[in-house]
Amino acid sequence: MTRTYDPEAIETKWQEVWERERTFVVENPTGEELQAGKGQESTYVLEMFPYPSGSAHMGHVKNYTMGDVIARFRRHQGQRVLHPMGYDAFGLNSENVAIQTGEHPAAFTERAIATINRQLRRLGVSIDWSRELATCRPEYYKWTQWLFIQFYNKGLAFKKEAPVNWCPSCQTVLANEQVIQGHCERCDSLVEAKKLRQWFFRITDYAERLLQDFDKLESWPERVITMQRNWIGRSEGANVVFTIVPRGVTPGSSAGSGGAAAGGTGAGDAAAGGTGAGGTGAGDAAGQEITVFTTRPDTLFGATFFILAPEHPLVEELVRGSAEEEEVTRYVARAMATSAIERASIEKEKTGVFTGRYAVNPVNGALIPVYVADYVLMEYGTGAIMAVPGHDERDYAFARKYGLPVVEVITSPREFKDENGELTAAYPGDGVLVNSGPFDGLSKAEGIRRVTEWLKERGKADFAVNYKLRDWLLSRQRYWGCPIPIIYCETCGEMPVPEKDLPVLLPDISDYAPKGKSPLAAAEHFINTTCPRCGGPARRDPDTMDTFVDSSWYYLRYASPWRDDVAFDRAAVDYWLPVDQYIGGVEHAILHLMYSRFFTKVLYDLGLVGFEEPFKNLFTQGMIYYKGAKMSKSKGNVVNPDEHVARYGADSLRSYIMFMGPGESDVEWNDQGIEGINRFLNRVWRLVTDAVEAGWFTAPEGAAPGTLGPLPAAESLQPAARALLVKTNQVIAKVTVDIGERFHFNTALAAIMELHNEITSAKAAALHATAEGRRVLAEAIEMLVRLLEPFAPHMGAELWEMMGRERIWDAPWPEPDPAFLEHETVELAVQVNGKVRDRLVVGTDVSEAEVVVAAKALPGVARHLQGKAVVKEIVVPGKLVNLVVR
RNA sequence: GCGGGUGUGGCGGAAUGGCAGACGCGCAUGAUUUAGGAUCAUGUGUCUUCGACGUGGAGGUUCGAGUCCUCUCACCCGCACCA
Repeated sequence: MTRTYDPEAIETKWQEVWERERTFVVENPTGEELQAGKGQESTYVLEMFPYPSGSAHMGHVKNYTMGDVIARFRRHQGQRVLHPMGYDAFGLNSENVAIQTGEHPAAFTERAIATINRQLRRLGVSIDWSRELATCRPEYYKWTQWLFIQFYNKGLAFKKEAPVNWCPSCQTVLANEQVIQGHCERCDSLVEAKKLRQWFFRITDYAERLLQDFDKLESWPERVITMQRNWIGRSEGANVVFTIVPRGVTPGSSAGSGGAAAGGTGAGDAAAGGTGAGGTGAGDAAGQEITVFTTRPDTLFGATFFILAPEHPLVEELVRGSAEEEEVTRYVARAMATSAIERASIEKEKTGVFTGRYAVNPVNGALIPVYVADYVLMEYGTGAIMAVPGHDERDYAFARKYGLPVVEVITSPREFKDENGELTAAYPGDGVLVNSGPFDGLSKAEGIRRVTEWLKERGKADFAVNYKLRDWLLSRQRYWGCPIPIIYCETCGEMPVPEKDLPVLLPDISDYAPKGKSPLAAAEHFINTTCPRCGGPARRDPDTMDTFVDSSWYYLRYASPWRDDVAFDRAAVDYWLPVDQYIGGVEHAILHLMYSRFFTKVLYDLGLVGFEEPFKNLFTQGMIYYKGAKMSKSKGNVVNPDEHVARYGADSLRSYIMFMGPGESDVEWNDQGIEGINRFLNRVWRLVTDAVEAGWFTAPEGAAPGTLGPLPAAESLQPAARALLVKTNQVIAKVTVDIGERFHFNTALAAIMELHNEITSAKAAALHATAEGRRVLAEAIEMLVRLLEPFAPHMGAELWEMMGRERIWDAPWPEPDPAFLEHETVELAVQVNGKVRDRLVVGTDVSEAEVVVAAKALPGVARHLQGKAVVKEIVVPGKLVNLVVR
């Protein structure tokens, strides 16, 4: 009867069973169930959905296996588990492939989806396939558009002209988050700056909550939180108003002593200079107030010059018609032409140019020269800074280069000064204010507060918080994405597409090659439409959405993907969400995860969901390397999962990937490793099939089929049987914690292997010679199969069936029996001065004093006690004894 | 530069402050087999082996440190002129 282990046969057998029985399809609770309080038992396990670029790779296998182990485990624990799957199916990759081959992106995408779907089923991942979705299908993106309109109506989606990141190769704009060190995150091309009118989501409005709500998360990797925190980049400080004096007024001239400038507008208004004329009629921006953001208002007395970013709108006006105009204009033009990456390179020497103009330092009325320099960024703060060379490294470098004064306004350590007391480097640290008039003697922190308050009373400053986070640029000039549901009417203007007209279908076009603007712009039949309000001629928005919009809400759609009247069923969302366990790669630490958090908060504010964080627990998996590098087609070091499934079976591949190392760490693929796991599964197979053949699983007289009858009482067991039961229960306890709490699947499997080894040894010692021994062996083997099943579900199902049982996937998770968690005796290490000198086997009920006496008598110990005095005795119960001698 | 992380046998990796190296791979020896890239058994950190030394390095705390503290080196990741 014993068959050889044939993974292919048993895996397809059980996959068909699961398919036929719809085993993993989970229903939403009915109203009555919710009434009855069944809402407590749900678990939502979600892995980041794949981008269908061809076929699944090892990273996917790891991701989905990890989720599957958890999902199966939670089901065993009696949870109603939502474990869905879908595809992040819009995007540039498919479009680029399509452009090359001429195949429609939809056709390519659907084929890739079919491939991944087949691979995942072949892996035996317990997905509720009835909830499958793809973001490129109209029934999905209809609701992406609907959500966009909700954002639009709230003023959270808006269009503005701004300098944007343009990828010349992808021929589209990119969000800030998609620019990696000045390069396109997708194709690595150097990103260019372009001024364009684009759609944005007002994520900056949520900066503070995105920071605050880290507190609402249960378990997220600290580094992901840190990365987001850094990305949001919150800084506290002040906005301070500087006033431009008329041309010709210089520190030497008698005119304009600063503080006289007409009452400032609210200093907290961070408007970058404004566009209106300064009001002095001269048209030279005289009297114009420019706000700067600074984290160091305490150093204002050390502000010896002022800098505008080259892109600053006021630059042109400041120099118009002046002697400096030509040079400044040339500098600005060159700065704009320089790539962001080059401008940002730290090695690059600071450059800048004097505008010939002066600004008033509001704390002391000093006139300080205004420069234009490209180390000041238009995107951050107000695009203008006060320069404090004494206490800012960059300003120091600039000041030394251009011979500008450096003033110490915070007492600085000797190492920062030469023998004359001159600063030789900027001192950014703590100290006491000096050279700061009435503020001398204050600490840094106090100085920040007092200087700001003093200026605030005079309308020249206010406390302010600044964020590095930019609004999310979401429009893309590409074809394969979700159309933006906006219509422009010649008479009525810009308006959203009425809900009844959704979705705005992505049209079929013949040429979707990017040409610097959206291919849809050329699709007349799509672009030309009629105004929903006046019926007159109107045009559609030609752009499509960033695919991160699609993926920012898919976890909600899974709750009720069949609904064609709403984006999601509120009751179902309330029941399932937030996601209990989210699993994916750390590469999404900022992009996808921050955008999803933002979406959830907006939906919360719109009253559409009842929670503010979508993912309670996040697990970021490590990558699988091969030959020392990340697998990639270009490096030719790809390990194909299909080959290993074909050769060893899905159970072996799954188990090996889980055994390779802790889930969160990067691990190296090893071809021999999977063979080892495969051998282990073969050993389990033989062990169980032999046991079944030997009749150990035959129900005893009078017991129900598929049962084994009660275990003998703990006290009556022979030592070997008892020892095996103790091991079994210890392993149950360990595996439960390792899967359920620690996500340490590698050590769970190691423990399962230990159990197997112990069973084999017991067998070799003829434990099965007695009926009691056979009963205990059967117990241990049964547990072995059940503990292994989340990793190797097909083998689990098959062996379970052989053992005369049904539906292992429904069986409750075993619980350790407290009567068998401890051995009757323990072996203690006996140390003398911390060195192990002998071992001592004692009963667990022996007192510490008795243990010490016995330990001292051990030959290996007594030798080291000769002629010495024991000064201390330490007993760690169950572990060791340490005798300290002198 | 700033922030975070990681360093343990030939390899992947285990170790609530308590016997370092679980488990697996690899390797060695033996058994079995016509044969095997199968299976089984035994062994496998290093050395000068009744002992000593060993978790990147140097200190420290402790009866006891891979684990905690200080300094340091190497590598990896993120951000990077963010005012």
